Amino acid sequence: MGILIHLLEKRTFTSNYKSWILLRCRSIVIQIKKASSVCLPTTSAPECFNFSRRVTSIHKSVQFSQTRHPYGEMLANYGNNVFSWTSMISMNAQKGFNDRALSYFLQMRRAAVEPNETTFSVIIRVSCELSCADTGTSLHCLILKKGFFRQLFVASGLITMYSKCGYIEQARQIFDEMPDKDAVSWNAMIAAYSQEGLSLEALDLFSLMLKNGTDWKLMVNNFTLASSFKACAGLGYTKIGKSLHTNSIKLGLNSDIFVGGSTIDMYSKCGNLGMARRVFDQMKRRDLVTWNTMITGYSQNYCGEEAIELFYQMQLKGFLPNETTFACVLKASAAIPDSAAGRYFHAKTLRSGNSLYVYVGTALVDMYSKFFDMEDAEKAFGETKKNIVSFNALITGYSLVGRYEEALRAYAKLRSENMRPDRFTFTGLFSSCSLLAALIEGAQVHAHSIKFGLESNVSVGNSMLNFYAKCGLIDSAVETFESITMPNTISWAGIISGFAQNGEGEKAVEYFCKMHKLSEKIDEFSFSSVLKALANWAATGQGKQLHANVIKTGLETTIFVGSALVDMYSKCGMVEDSWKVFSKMPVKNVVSWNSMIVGYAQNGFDEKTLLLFQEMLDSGLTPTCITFIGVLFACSHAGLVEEGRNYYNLMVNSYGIPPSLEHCTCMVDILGRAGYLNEAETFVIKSPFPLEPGIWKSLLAACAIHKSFDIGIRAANHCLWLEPHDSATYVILSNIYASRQMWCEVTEIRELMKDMAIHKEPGYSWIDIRNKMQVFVAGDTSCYTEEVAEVLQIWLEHAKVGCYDCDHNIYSP
DNA sequence: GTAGGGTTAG
Repeated sequence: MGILIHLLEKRTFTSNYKSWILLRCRSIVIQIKKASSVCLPTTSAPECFNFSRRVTSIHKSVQFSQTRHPYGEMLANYGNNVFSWTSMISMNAQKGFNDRALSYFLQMRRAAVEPNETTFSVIIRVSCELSCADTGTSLHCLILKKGFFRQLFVASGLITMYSKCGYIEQARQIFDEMPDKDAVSWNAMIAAYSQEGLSLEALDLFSLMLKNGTDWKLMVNNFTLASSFKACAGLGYTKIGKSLHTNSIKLGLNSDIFVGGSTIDMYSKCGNLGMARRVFDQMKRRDLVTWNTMITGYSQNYCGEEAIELFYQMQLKGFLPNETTFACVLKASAAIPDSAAGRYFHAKTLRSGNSLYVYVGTALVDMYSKFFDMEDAEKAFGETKKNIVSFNALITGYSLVGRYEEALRAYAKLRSENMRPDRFTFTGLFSSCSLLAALIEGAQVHAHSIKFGLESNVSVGNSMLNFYAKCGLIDSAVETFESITMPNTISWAGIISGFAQNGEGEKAVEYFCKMHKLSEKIDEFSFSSVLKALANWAATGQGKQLHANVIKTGLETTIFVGSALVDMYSKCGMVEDSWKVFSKMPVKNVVSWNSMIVGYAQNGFDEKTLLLFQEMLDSGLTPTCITFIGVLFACSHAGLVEEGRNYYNLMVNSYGIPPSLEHCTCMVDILGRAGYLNEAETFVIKSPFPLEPGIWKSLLAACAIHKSFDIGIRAANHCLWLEPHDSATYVILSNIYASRQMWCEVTEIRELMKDMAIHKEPGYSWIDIRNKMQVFVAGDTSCYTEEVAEVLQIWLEHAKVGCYDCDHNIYSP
């Protein structure tokens, strides 16, 4: 160690360099000490490089002396000539034999041949390819010592080497301390930033380059543009991207294949698929990466069909898809979502021998999770290499179905393999705990997020906030919100909906106003997300206040906000207000129509629902699956059997919409309530959902109404088999037996319920007093404060027996 | 006979 310090003191290094290189050397020393067979060097300065030579030989197990090399013979001919050594090293490096290239370099040093700047240039790239920072640092020492640092080729090589090894700050330091810079050194540094995802830094440096350079036209070239486009893509900066595009055309650099590819990527990452496709179509020459970039553009923008179409076109043009292409089309299949296409591409991936790449494996895990097929997702995970991203894909998959125990088990596994979790890991873990409100587990995830310094990250924070709100710990949610370093619109929507969920309407509005003050302009998106939050929790008072704010901003009649208002009012039972907003909207899309149709249906306005549906068809719009949920719901409510059958057939046959569980349950309800119990039972069995408890419950309810014994027993058996802990089934079944005076069976069911500890779920009611929810359970008087008693008294005076008044905020679920 | 910088995929 003393020798190293001595070596460093002797040179004219800046102090920062010294301490950093010292640190790196120290790690080399520690590694050497760990490998007990190696002794520490003892004497002169050149030994510095010997450190890393030993380390490298340990790490890479290069057995140079025992291997015969094809170029080995040449050594005898060229002897101690630096050129012959250098070309030997270079030739091996070019063929990808990086270990061997390094061995030749070490041999050359041993033979006391002095390297020149070309040798360093080549060997830096070798250490970069091996991504061996220790070798690189030792080379850096040697370069400083031998005085080659001022050479442009050498210094730019070091910039790239450090950034590829993950030491971006060291790369910048070299860049800053370079006495002379040329286009390549600038480009190397800009590329280093954009490749590391430090897009802002990349663009800053780009503008510095424009200011600093004597003539920027001499400095900016196709390399600069490619990196800058990548930075714009990372930030979603359309404006800068567009101006770069214009300039690339002016400079005549747009025909470069890298510039073209990065332009396409920039436009598609900014969401402008039209421009991306135009650039793609206008390119004179395309390579595999160009095609992959365009396919990716489509699949990232949820245009799965177009992505797959391009995949076939690419092959018609004679391009052979590679692993990247397969990762893209798998993602496209997940985005549609089309599980048949996904499985087909999986098979193609296997056949083409591309299934072993970790990117492809992760795409498979992700795809199967999105199909809710965790069995195949786990299988794909088991067959792929493990890294943090593949683990994240698995964890996120579990979170989609709320399987937090498995998610946590995967987390424990990745920790046991010494992997470092990132923001995606924690986002997945929190949302896996949210669905079933797994409080203790989520709190542990919180602790771990602090351990890894990710608790104030905005995406981690948002999912943590959502988790606490779901668990009813609104104070913790607020704390989380406050600790997010840079809250975004989603963060605000999250905390506002958290308040709404927990019956704190006043707070929800307070935070909405806060958000209003902080950001200069509230956009459509934030309004509609807040309205949605309030709608789901039937917070009418707050919704009205928000509506007033919306009118002030003039956003009331826009599609998103208008539809959200329609939805909010109808969910709060104020369907006339929904209609007022709906009829005022100058432009409506299918979402707006759906909101109104479903709103009418859910509030019992069956005739209006069906009339509005006809109006929608007349206006030329194509109904969606949501539209038919409203229509069928109205039919079931109104007892319109024939109409229900017709609408169902219209949906499936004329519009090609596959029936969902909701549609089928509605149909069972329509048939069952009208007494067509045999038809209803057949419908359930033939439907795509014979294993869903909900659809059988619907049939069971109908059997209870019509006192249908045989079908009722069969339906109840299905319900018990699929959901053995649901108290409602036991109660209905016991009623069915009771209606036939089968008292033994009734007693048996009651006993069974006792044995299985199944209790009848109590009914809850709640009222809204000055924007605070007060929940009641039958028989519980602990919540009767004076204020509550007063409100209840007022309400009782106005209410008729057995009729709940929805317009005055009194609900009974 | 030898040398530095760029685009796509989870």
